[in-house]
Amino acid sequence: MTTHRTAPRRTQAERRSESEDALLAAAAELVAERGLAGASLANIGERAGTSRGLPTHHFGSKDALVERLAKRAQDRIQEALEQATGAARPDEITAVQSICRMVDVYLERFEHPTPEERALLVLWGSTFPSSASVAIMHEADRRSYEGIADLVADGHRDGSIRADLDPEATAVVILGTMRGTAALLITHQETADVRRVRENCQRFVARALGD
Amino acid sequence: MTTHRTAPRRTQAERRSESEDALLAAAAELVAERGLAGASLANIGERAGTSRGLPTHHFGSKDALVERLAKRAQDRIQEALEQATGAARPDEITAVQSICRMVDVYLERFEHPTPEERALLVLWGSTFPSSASVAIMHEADRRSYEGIADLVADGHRDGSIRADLDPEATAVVILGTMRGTAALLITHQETADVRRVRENCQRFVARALGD
Amino acid sequence: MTTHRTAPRRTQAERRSESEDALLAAAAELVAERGLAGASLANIGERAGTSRGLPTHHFGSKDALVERLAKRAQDRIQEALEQATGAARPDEITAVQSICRMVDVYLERFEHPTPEERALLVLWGSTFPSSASVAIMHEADRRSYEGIADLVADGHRDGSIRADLDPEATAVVILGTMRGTAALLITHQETADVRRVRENCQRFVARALGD
Amino acid sequence: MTTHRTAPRRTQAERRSESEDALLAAAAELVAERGLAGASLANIGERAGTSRGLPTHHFGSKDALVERLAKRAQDRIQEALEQATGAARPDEITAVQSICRMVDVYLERFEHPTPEERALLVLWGSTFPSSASVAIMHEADRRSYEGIADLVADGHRDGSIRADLDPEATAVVILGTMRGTAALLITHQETADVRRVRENCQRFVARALGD
DNA sequence: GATGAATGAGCATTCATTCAT
DNA sequence: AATGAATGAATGCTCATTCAT
Repeated sequence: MTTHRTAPRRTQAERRSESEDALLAAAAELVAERGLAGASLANIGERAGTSRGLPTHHFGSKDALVERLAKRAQDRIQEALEQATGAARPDEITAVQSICRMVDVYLERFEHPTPEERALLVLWGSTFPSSASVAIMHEADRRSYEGIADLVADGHRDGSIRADLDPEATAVVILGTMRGTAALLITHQETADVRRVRENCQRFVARALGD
Repeated sequence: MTTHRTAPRRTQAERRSESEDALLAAAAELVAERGLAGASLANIGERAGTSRGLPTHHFGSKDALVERLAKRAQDRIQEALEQATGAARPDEITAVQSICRMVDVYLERFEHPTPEERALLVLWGSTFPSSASVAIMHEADRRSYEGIADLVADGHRDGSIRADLDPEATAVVILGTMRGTAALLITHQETADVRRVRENCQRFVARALGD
Repeated sequence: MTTHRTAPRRTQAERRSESEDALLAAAAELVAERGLAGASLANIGERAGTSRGLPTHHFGSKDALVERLAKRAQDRIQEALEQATGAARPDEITAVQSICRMVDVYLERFEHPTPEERALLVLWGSTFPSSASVAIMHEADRRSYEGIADLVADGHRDGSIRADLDPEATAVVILGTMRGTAALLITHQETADVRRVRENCQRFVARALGD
Repeated sequence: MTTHRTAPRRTQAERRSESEDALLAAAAELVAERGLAGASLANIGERAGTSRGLPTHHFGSKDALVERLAKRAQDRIQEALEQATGAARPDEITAVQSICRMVDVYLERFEHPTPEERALLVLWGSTFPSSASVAIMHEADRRSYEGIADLVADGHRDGSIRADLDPEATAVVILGTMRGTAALLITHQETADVRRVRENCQRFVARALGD
């Protein structure tokens, strides 16, 4: 005896997608607040306003959920960075400018970070142990600094980056600077002047790379 | 009939001190390997070659043990840094040189880091969540970048650091660079050329600060 | 191909309720045997024929389980007392008779006490320390002697209780007599003649109150 | 090279006795506050101002310490009761008067109970479980109500107690009244008027026994 | 697709007891 | 006589996971 409710008839796929969004948002919050170990599946389910069992049901395991969360957060931040860096044509902007803009956009996000952005940094921190899980983070890190290494090599070609800086090694330093500074910003919000740190980081990197 | 066993005659204080060393060493290893949450007191006791209950008995709580571990690791690395930086008279060496030496000594330790040094970085990573414990880490961070800020101010006075860099903000960037680069080094040992990263970081910072 | 297994088809609610019954019964037994501190959640789970983890999972904490146990035992004994006391119309029975019947029904239960009844007495005993938990017991005690105080006041009105007995204070003495005598009965079963104690208690109270 | 300190030279026996007093006093406090299970040997040693290991060293085991505590508390209260009851010659005072005085002296102690007196009641409460330890308590209970039974028998002879009350059974009821009322007094200090309860209990027992 | 009951391993911590000093 | 280091069992509790509904 199915009544003909026309409006809120969502397909199963839609419901699934909504659940997933809610779960990932809740997971981001809890990871940002309590860390990876402190965020339990039951808590995630509860905060998402669903059942305690849904996270496992939906993602299969905690590892899978975390991987999903990491992937989405990476993709979003990556997209923001590329949008900022890649907006201009390579012939209109030097490599140094590209890198500086990338660093700036990255730190800008940590002035008022979303739970997802914070969670990403927390996930990075949880890869420091040698037997770290979160496999996807490691891979993404490498892609990140390889991308930066390409930019540094571009800088050698366009002459905006001094030749004595090795692309690969410098890329690690640049990524380290971004991540490390961002981490200090979120952990020392009360004493560090975020805006000024961002500006100084900008000058710091520009000068370090430039001739 | 007292036999003259000289060897295993230890006072209570000696026994206690030996236990503490063994426990802290085991804790450093396990934290470096599995992270803060992954290092259980029982495992620490076992790896130290004592009973599973000793860590709690000795330190009172996991938090206290971790604080103790963090403090010792900080003190040791701090000592190494000061020894490198403070060896020369301030009038023989510029502030930029001081900072560069500090960065270099720091990264040098992460070429072949001891478990304790790795553990310290892992503990730093575990302060990223907003409700993070390890209170001692936060305090030490601040002291670290305040010390660096003083060096930057010195650099303004001796003219080795360009005037447009704010001491406080630049200190955060420098500490972030050190920490972030070290973290990437230990997590990407297999692909990153540690030695070359160190050298490039050196040049990177020297140029960034210098005029 | 749905087979028509009628028997073991239980709803979640039924499963939950059955578990709860089994856990509370096991808890009553163990508290009666070993006391509050001696009854561990693991033992309760085992004796209930479930897992060691179920008690915590089901009730959330030991305190909550104990509260639940106390509440159920109180309710049952309260119901028995009220049934005995309130059966007759107030105009057919004097207040003294009401109280005597209550005392008698109470002691009667301790001739062959169920684990639950014993557990209730054990829980009472565990409220004697000044920092005692079991908050629910304290509250129930007060309601009990306030109920008795009302009966004593009734007795003043109907003339069956002598006027020189203060309702509140006498209620404490009556409840103390019931509880204390019951406690001695269960701890001295082998030497005390339960039946005779009950009869004497009856006469004792009747005479104490009556004029 | 012993200096001749004359004054505070205590024999080992004296030191031992002082330690014992301090330990038992601390034990009484902790049992009164936290119950038998809540009072740990280490806490007792600490509160006594000695070492954590002394309680075990001195008494051999927790059971032995508790037994010692129970014995001392019993002896002291017993002495107080006998002093009050036995002051008068049997031919100057009726048995009912003896019993009433005993009850009154007992309750009087719970107006402002010492830790030791509270501890004794707590220990009584911890004998309610069927597998209760504190063996000495059980024995002392029996001696107590047998003493009361003798008084009741005396009352039959001197005519002050009505003949329809069985000595043994009545003794259990009287002891139950004392203990139960005292227990309610210490657990409901804030709502029960101790003084008035004592007076009413007095009248209650006198009337219950008398003809 | 979703719920939540149930399991069992693992955790930090408490504690009586043993033993070397 | 006294101290306190060390042990190991036990406790309440958390949590990822499994499974019946």
